[in-house]
Amino acid sequence: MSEDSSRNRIVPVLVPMPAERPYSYAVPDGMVIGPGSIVRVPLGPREVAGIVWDTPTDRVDAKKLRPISEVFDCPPLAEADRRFVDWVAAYTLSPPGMVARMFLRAPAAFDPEPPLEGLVFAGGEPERATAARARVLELARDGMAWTRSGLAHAAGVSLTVVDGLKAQGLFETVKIPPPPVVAAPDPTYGAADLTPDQRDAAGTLRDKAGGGFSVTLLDGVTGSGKTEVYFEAIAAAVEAGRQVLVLVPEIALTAAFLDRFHDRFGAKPAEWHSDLSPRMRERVWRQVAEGRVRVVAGARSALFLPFNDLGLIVVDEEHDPAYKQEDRVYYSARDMAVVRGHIGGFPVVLASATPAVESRVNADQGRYERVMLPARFAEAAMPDLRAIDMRRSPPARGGFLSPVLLEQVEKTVARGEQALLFLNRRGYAPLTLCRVCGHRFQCPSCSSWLVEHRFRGQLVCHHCAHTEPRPEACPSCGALDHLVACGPGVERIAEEVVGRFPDARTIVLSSDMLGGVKRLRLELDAIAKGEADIVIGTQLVAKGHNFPNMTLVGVVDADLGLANGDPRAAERTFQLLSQVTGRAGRTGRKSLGLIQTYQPAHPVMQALVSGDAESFYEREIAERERAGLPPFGRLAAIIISAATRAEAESHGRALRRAAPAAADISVLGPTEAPLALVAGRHRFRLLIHGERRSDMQGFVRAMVAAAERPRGSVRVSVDIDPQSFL
DNA sequence: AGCACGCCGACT
DNA sequence: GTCGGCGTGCTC
Repeated sequence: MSEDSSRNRIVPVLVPMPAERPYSYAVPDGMVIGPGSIVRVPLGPREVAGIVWDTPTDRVDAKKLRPISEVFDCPPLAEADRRFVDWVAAYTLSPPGMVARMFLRAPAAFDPEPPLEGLVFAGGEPERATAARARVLELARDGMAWTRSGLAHAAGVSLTVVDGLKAQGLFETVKIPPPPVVAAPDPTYGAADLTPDQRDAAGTLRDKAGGGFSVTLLDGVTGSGKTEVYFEAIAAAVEAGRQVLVLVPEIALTAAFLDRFHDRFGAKPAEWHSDLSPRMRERVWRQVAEGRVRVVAGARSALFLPFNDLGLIVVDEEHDPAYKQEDRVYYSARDMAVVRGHIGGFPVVLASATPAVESRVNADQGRYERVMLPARFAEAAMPDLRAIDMRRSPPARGGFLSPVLLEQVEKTVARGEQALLFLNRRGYAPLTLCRVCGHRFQCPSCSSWLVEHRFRGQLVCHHCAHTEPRPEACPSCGALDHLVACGPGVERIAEEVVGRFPDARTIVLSSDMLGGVKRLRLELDAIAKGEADIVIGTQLVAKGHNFPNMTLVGVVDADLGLANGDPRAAERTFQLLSQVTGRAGRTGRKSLGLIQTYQPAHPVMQALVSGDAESFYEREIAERERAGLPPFGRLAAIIISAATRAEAESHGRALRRAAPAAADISVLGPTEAPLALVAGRHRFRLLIHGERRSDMQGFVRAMVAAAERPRGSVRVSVDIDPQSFL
């Protein structure tokens, strides 16, 4: 701020829209700002929040210059966060303004939290002494400041009692600083009793936590105590006075994690995810920026919270596909966490029982350190895993569960233990057709079948918002009562289970459950307490829950994820099935995992059953290397969507023609996307395949720049390092 | 990403 | 004759 403040200064400001560069604004006389300041600026007909930047901007003519309206009373965005925005924008080929926008997701938090009104007893007696009034005054006589509601609650009276006393002038009002969203974590609170293996691993992580940038892959089977181990790294960072971010996939369902954190640190971490109330959202954002919140547990978007002294990121279940964002800015939160650590000069811990192949290779090649936790601790034993060959033990007609699995469910329930049946498919049936004319129910705006949800009596598209009631008659031929459900979803498995075990307490869990996240958390709690015998669930039951009494896990259709042409299909299936079968036997009881498959010889099934993950990884890594796929080569995707198929295809061709010549990079497509039509938009994809050191960004940027600019309804998005091929 | 301006169908 | 559809173009 050494510039002459008497002259009009011009500063670059990143505004939350897809501009390639910051815009220039005039700084009014006397306004104190610097790089990172969060400001309100005029933008066209409205005002938006932007961030004062520090990279040069295009020269603009003075006529266009408009003044900054206001500097928010808010800590500026740290230098490291600004470099992070620039880096993510350059890497993902997104406009920097759109990345900055991710840091500005809590507009109300840019102004300080207003202090609360506190009541302090000012002396005197109430006009009429009632029992309720006496209780309030007894508490208030401590001389401390109470909030209205806090005092009423503590005294067990209604707010009107407090208000009445206040109206009589018995209280002075004072300002109370806004309370913290969470208490401070205490690193010494519940220090865990670690096994020698865990102690070694924790020691390594603690050492890292004291140093600069490093990446450690913490690799240990479910139940080996990874969480307890990385808690020690968190403790070290907290002791050192740094802030910590723990990324978890789908935090809305990880109440169990928060409880474990509380057991270790005597306080919960602040939560950050899309399900937070707006009020909580702004309080967390603000308190993270002010450094009052020390530890955040959050979904991928927490990576864009304005930490003022971030010193450690832990990415739990680092292999989880939920870390990949696939709209607007396409990014992998796991990879960007590593980048954030590199820029901030602090350690990053990636934890998983089934690491991503990329992470394994990075560890093998020495870019990441690998810390192994070989065994489940003390009393917890690995479940005995077996494949059920569905060709030899087929289900009864109309059913989906093999007699072998049903027998084990029966035994488990008879022993008073719990069984989990896993099927990664919501609803009752994925396809409904008419037995008379063959009509299939399809989404009017997507190229996908409608999924029957029998509990709701609806046909639902799983790719857009479309739903329709399930009719009695075929809309095509009018035949009554000849609609037939094809294939199973969790609801249909539940029907089979209830028919077979009418006395068992059966519960179905899936993400579309009525009552939302809150209800789900309650149900999961209830299951953990033993209030269900048989649980039927989609992948959300695989994530981060401890069901102490669960001794049987049955995978209804282990082949489900293997069918599509995705190069990661085998890896994904292995990870998901490892995770879900790992739900069994977490407290040492003998437990069993049964995997229904029509391909028992498939490497995924073999790896699961034999427990030999190592050979599976070796195969997958060798296959990736042979095909030049990540991390041995690089991929980028360009997704072209438009209102008509012809427009999308034609622009795809135009992009392809615009590809520069490069010996090390090839372009495949355009091909119609596997899900060709989503929400009424037709989609084509180009796949760009390069070598490990290829300049993918430069290549794609050149393509997009050289092609005619998209017209009409055509939209182009770029996905660097695509994870999904749909 | 918003938001306004700008040209063609069903209503007071 | 007006209200309103969303195509296209701009925002320092």
